[in-house]
Amino acid sequence: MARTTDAVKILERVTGGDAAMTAGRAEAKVNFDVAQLIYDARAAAGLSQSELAALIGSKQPVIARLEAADYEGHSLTMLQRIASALDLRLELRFIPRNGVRRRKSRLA
Amino acid sequence: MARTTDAVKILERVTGGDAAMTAGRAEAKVNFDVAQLIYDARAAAGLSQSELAALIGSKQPVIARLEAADYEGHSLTMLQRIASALDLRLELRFIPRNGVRRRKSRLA
DNA sequence: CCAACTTATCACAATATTGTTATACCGGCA
DNA sequence: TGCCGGTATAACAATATTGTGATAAGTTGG
Repeated sequence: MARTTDAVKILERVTGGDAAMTAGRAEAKVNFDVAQLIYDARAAAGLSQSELAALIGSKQPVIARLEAADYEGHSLTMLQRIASALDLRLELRFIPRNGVRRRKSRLA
Repeated sequence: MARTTDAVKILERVTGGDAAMTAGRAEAKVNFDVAQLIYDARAAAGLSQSELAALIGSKQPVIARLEAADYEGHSLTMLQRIASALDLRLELRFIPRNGVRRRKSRLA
């Protein structure tokens, strides 16, 4: 058998055994969030899609695509271009998933 | 003259007139941060580049590229793949830049 | 020294994202 | 109605990112 590149085994070792199923869903949600993130930033700046496009050296249809909730092609470079144009800073973080309770959670 | 797609004028209107210069630098720093973000996450999970690559269905050289501080090709899809594999959640935010003080900042 | 493991780098094919133009749809307004 | 601004969609070219295999260098342990 493969020595260290057996994905299933590694997954179990790292996550406890059920991370594989969460993969697909998370991506869909992030795409949706990103679309809204862009829309909100543009709206807050009071810009039209054409204006924002001009700011980042692009065209209006590109912004329309980015703001479509089902668009899956988001890239970091595009997000950075938008952030820079709007004088914002793009912040990225990996945060623990729910379900990995640390210590006791005092529910009641 | 162009009606609404004059980038310079829009920039001045949105940012106050000096955002164009901050664009390039911010991107370089974000790339560096992302490289470290990936490295930290992988190290925290106790995985080798080969193991992480296997988890996301890729190969070791790809991870090496992503962790190189001067790599500029980071994509959201890749970050999401890594986050999912490590059972983490990718969080994205646009935050105001320093220098855009709102109201009075009570310094002293 | 040798073997195994990890990481780094190169080159090129394969795929994904962006660029660009054209056009359609909608709502507001004269 | 007709015009205008704003947004959405389509199609294809151009560019960027990933996939893949080969290989080198550094490290650790025998």
